[in-house]
This record gives sequence, structure tokens and C-alpha cells, in this order.
Amino acid sequence: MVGVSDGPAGFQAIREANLGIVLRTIRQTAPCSRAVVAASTGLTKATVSSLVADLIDRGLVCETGLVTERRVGRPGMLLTIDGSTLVAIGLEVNVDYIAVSAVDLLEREVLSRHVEFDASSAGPEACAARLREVLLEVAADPLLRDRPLVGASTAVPALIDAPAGTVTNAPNLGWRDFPLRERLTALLAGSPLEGLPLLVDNDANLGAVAEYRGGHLARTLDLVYLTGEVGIGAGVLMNGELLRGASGFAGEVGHIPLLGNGPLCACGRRGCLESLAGMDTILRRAVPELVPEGPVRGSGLGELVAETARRAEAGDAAALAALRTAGTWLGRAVATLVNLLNPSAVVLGGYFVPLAPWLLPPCRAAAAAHSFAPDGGGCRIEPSALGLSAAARGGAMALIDALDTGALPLPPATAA
Amino acid sequence: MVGVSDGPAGFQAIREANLGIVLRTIRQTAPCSRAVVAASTGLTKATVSSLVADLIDRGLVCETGLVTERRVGRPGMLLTIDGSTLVAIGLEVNVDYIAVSAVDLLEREVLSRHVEFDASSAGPEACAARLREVLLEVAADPLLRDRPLVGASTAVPALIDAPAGTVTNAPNLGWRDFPLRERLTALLAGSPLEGLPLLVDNDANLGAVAEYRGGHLARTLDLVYLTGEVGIGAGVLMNGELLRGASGFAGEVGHIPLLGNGPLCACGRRGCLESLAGMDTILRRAVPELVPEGPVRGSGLGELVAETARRAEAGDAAALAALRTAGTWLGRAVATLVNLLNPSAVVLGGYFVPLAPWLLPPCRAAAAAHSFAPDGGGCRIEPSALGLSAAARGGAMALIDALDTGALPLPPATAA
DNA sequence: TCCATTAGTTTGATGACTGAACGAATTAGT
DNA sequence: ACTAATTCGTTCAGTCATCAAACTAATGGA
Repeated sequence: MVGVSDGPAGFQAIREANLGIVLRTIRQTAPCSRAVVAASTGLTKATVSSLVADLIDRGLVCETGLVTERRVGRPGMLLTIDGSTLVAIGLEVNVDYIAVSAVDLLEREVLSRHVEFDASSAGPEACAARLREVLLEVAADPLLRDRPLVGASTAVPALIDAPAGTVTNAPNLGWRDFPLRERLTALLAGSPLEGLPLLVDNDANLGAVAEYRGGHLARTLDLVYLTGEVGIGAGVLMNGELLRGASGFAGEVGHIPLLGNGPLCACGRRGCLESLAGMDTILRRAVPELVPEGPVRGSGLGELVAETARRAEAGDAAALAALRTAGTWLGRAVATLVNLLNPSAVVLGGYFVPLAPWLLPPCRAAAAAHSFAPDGGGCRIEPSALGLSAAARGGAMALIDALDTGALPLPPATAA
Repeated sequence: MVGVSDGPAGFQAIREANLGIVLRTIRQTAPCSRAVVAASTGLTKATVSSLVADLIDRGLVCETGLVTERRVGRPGMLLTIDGSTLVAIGLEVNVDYIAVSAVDLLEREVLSRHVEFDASSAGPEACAARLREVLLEVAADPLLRDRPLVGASTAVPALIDAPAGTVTNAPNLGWRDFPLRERLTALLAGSPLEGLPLLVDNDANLGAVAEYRGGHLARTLDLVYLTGEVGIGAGVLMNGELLRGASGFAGEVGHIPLLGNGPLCACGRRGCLESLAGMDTILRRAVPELVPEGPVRGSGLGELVAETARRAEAGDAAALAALRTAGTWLGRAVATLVNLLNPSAVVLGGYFVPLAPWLLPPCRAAAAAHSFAPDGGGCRIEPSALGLSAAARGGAMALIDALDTGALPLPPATAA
């Protein structure tokens, strides 16, 4: 867990690891005194003092006052994560918008933006340029001005080579093999944000991180986040770490085969989960007369989903039937996840959220019916509480997480 | 990867981590000189010298001679993993036998035993007593005598709480909630093996480790091992680490739902993988007149599988059909694994191995047809080359692995 | 023979943690 | 009010593993 990151361990490594441990401990048990931190980490009081002093210098931790309880002995100085200085920025590129979210160390959302942008027709290069603009703009915003940045992350609905920061294949955007981080780094050269740590990842993965850090299931070490956008993707967090697989394809839950001779899927096969419980299928059955011929994409989607919810609310038979069958298939897919991964929670995100009241009951029933473990291995199935821009926030939180786990890119030098 | 294991990092921690790094480097590039190790780890020559001296003292590494190549400069002293001292012992409990395997640091099998024992009717306590006997016997064997032990592991076909060393539920043995490690530790107290690090894990997990370290797919970081015993289980190794899930249920691939109204499975549901491609189903279709009424278990299984292979070889229609359909269903399950986990290899173990010539072609075809990634994400599907006692060897190798990764329980103190 | 080159060891310095002792701040008891 | 007991945090010397650089060792080539 601690993970002095790869490579030989020297003095810096040990220091960084311990800084991470102390930071995490303070986050978990704040507000608390140095003495408590020492006791619960096993480090010496002396070491903790030194480490805390360092963290205070860097603006990660602050002293908030003395212990109020009336106990024998000198009262301790209370420590808390300092939410007033550092900030992490998360960007999310989607088919027709760029979402921005800035999060402080206390995981509070400091700023949130929604920028209209047609990423699919603009192409990757233009999008990178726009991302640069947005980033510079946001960083200069009065809310963030003069606050040091941890880094910036970008969520893309695509297959990503995260270590390299490359977008391998983004079908909905029409991008292939675009080295996004490399381009962004180049574009930011010379600007005030030069050298900022940049992170690129898949929207489902970052959605999972957002749930892990910010949702009401926070701190659940083994969870799966299901995106309900045009497709269905999964972000899998096992033991607090993202599962990526050998080539980054892990979590392509949308195309697991569920029904032998099922309906034709966009991928060319039959009976994929996406063809049974994808938005497209739900909408075509729930509000058939409103759905155009071609594939449903972009901003129209939200409207159609809302209409589906209205009709279900009103008791419309077609809408209810569509949601019931979709929920059941989703439940079978969840059962598969449960049998293979045994997560403690599966979170439904994206457009599944507004439809959750009708999807969840059949989904839970089917999941329970097809899980091997008696009670589904104790797995909860819940709608996300984070809204549509979960991936943007998740990206920002992933950066905060990197600080805590000691895999921190670089906690900024003394800001004072 | 290095992973100064949890808890605060001190001097010992950093030392152990670096010892692990050097050990692993030597294993990967042996035979090699200290200078090469220094260059490829990033550590100083001085540090490497110190670490290597330590490893030699502990009997993990030995010098084998000078560099033979004729090059300018002083020739280096070649280092290799020392396979002649330390040994790890792996035990495997199964329905009707206990398998033993001892492996040296070079991953060579030093000793292998097969002990008849009816674990299901003897009960857990008697089995633990027998394991103790076997362990003491093996440790006293001339082949192992005077060689220091890394530890002993026990593979059980069951749901395991590995950190605790407890067998949660072993349906085929009829055990529930048996604290195996605790009992073994107690039973070994007073014997020469007192204090020996003990490890308990699931047979599929340890099979995966065996493939990772010893199979012809060695060093594949992301692989899945499928056991073909009475049931079908999966050991999942992601990024070189075992996937366990929230409560140890991960890898219950035998009961993922594949067919809506499929045949009744032993678990009470319909259409599970096990009911479509389990040994029981294959045998009932391939050699119907030889299979008794009740569930097939124990030693009879091997015979029936061999007969099935013979008939398939001879072109028997029923046998071929049974294997073809089972292979196809297996392939669909593999496709699900590939879509979710994106492993670089799936290994078929247990009784799947003798049947592989007939199972593999339809399996590969179905897997390719139902994977989202173009070429199955580059996933290879191969039969295991390790035979039936893979789990025993895997357990021993897991201990060796623990040494390499620096998560080593305790490399023994100076043996000299 | 002498030099260039590479291998491995020795030596002193640095940095980070530890342990014990100390000063600080507060409550409990007389 | 004053002392004892406690608990908090800091200071200071001590330990230990790494690092950098100098040094010895062994070989090939001029």
C-alpha cells in the first residue's frame, strides 16, 4: 500500500513514504494531535514532529487549535488537512462538452465548470489546444488564483494507456493513438503551468476513484463503477488500486456476452450487455417515437433520458418494461462481476442515476439470484451521488490520492 | 512494486526492500556481475556490494566465477541465485490426497510426494495433524535435511481468508471456518519447524502463482489460471499480484451465468459455467454409461477423464460433441474474463489439460468471437504444463516470490 | 612497459529515524 | 497555593544505510 514507488529506495523515498503515511493518518483521524499520529503510525514522536513540520511548510496540513477535552496533561495541538492552499484540477472530455472540477485537499469541490465543445468534430489536436485554454483560464480564476496546484488530470471516454498518457482508441470521439499528455505538456511549456504533473485516464476509472474518495461509499477498497453513457464501461478498484489489465482493456464490461442469440450490438456481436441494457436500447424501447434512426449521441441523450424517467413516473407501460428488462440484464452482468471480482460495492453512474429508481430493483434481484456467494458476497449496488461530471472530480481526486498514498508526483516545495 | 510493506518505513524496511530489488535483478539477469546489478537498479556500486554480501551470507546468492567474455578491464565476478541452500515447501490438500512439493530458489522442484489421505472423511483437525506429520517427514528427508526452509504453504480447494490463514468454506471437504494456520502453528510448536512462516491459500490462486513463476508463460504479469477439478475456479494474477476481492470470493468463475435457461447447476441456479463445462457435465455426456448417479468425486475422476480422452482420440462422436460444446462455453467464459480483466494469458489447468487437444480449438474460437478487443486483447489461451500438483508447487513458489518482492517474511539470518 | 578501461572495495559525509531526556502546559490532590 | 502526576512536543546525540569519490585490482591494447 505504501509503496515506495519503483526503483531503488534511498533517503528521499523513505521520507516521502512516511510523509504520505502521516498525511493519510491525519486525514483519517483529523483533527488529532501529533502524539496520536505517532501512536497510530508507530513512528517516533520526534519523527512525526519533523514530518508534520514539513507538511505544514508545504501547505498540506495546518494547526487548528488546542485539544478541548479536559484531561490530565498538556493539551495537544490539533492537526487537520489544510484545505485552503493546494488544489487539484480535473478535466473531462466528452462528446459535446468539457467539464472542469477543482478539488481541495479536503476533497471539497472548489470550482466546477461546464464548457461546450464538440470534441468529436474538432479533432484531438484542437481539443488539446482548447484544454490548454480552459486549464489556464481556470487556474487564473479568482477562486484558484495564487493557490499552488497539485496537478491536472484529463478523463477521456476511451481506451487509455495511462502510464504513457496516450489515448489509444476513442470510438465516440474518433481519436486513435493520440499522445494527449505529451501534447498538453508541450502546449503548456512557457505558460505559468509549465511542468505541472498531468494525468490521463479513462472516464470509468476516474469515476471509480471519485466514488472511492468522495461518494457515500467512500473508502470502500474494492468497488466497481459502471458508466451509463453512450456505452457501458467499468472502472474497477481492487484493494484501493485501479485494475488496468495487460493492455488497458480491463473493464470493458459493455461487451461481455450475456445472451446466446441476442440482439445485434454496435460492436458486431450478439447479446452483449450493451445491446441489452445500454442507453440506446433502453431509449429505443422506452421512447421509441423520439429516437432517430442512427446511433443516439451527444446532447440529445440527456433529454431523452429525462423523458423516459417522466414516463416511468407516470406509469407508462413501455417505459417500465424497458427499464425492467434492462435492469435485469444489468443485474446478471453485476452477478458476473461479483463472482469474478467480489467487490464490496457496485456503483451505477452516468445516465443510470436518473433511471435508478426503476433499474435498481430488478438489477438487485437478478444480481442476488446469480451470485455464487450467499448474499452476493456482501456487495451493495447503489446509484452514484456524484452526478454527470464524476470523472472530472475523480481525476482531481486521483491526484489528491497520489499524495496520500506516497506515490505523490511531487509535493510542492516550501510555498512560504 | 517494491512495497516497503505497510507500516512506517525505517532502516530495516529500506534495507529489506533493496535486498529484494537486488535479488530480483539477479534472478532476472543471472549470471551477472555486481556492476551490472548496480547499473540496472540505479543503486551505487558500494551499496550493491554491501547488499550482495548480505545475500551471500544468507545463502540466497552465490558467486560462480569470472566473466568469460574477453573485454577490456577487470572481469566481473558472476552472481547467480544460489539454488543449493534454501528450500520452500508446498502442500496441497485435496479430496483424496495430500501433495507435497519442495522448490529451491532457482524454482527447481527438489522433491515431490503424493500421500493418500481422505481429507473429507477425516475432518479438518485430523488433516492438520497429518499435515504436520508430512511436513516434519519431508523436512527430515535426506534431500532437504540441513537446508534452511523459507516457509511452508498449504493449498486448499476452498474459500480462504488468506491474511488470517483460515479456511472459510470447503464444500468438497466439508470444512467450515477452520483456522488452519493457527492450528498448524500450534501443532508445530516444540518441533524443529517451530516458527516457520506458514501460508494458506486457495488452490486456484496458488496454481496461478505456479504458472507465473514456473510455467512456460513465466513472468506474465496478468494471467488467469482456471482449475478443472470437480468445480471450476479461477486464480487471477493482476500486475503480478493475486486478486482476492473484498471477502476472498474473487475468482468464483464456475458460477458466472452464461445461459438463460440452462441446465441445473449443483449450486441451485441455472446456466452457470460449471453446469455447461464442468468435469461432471463433460463426463456425463462423453462417457455416460460409466458415470454413477451421484456427484462424481475423488479418485474415479482421473480414470473417467482418461477414458474420455481415449474415446475422443478414437473419434467417438459423443465424446467429441461433449468436448466441443464444453470448449465453446469455456471460450465464452474466457471472453468474459478477457473483457473484464484483460489478462495476457489464460491457463487451463487440472483435468482440462488431458482434454486440451479437443477443448482448446472451440474455446479459442469462442473467446475470439466474443472479446471486445480485436485480437482478444492479445490474450493467449494455453494448457498448463505443470500437471496436477500445480497448487503445491505454486504454494512453494509463492514463498520464493515473497522473498523476491521484498514482502519476504524473513530471509533467514546468517546461516554460516 | 605503460596506459586506458572496467570491477569491486574502502572511506568519509549525508540524511532520516530512534531513544532518552527535557521543557511546557494542564489537571488532581493536599 | 503549591506540589505531584501526566501528557505533549522538542532537542540532542546516536545509529544506520545510502551516496560520492577515491582507491585497489585485474585485464587488454599500444
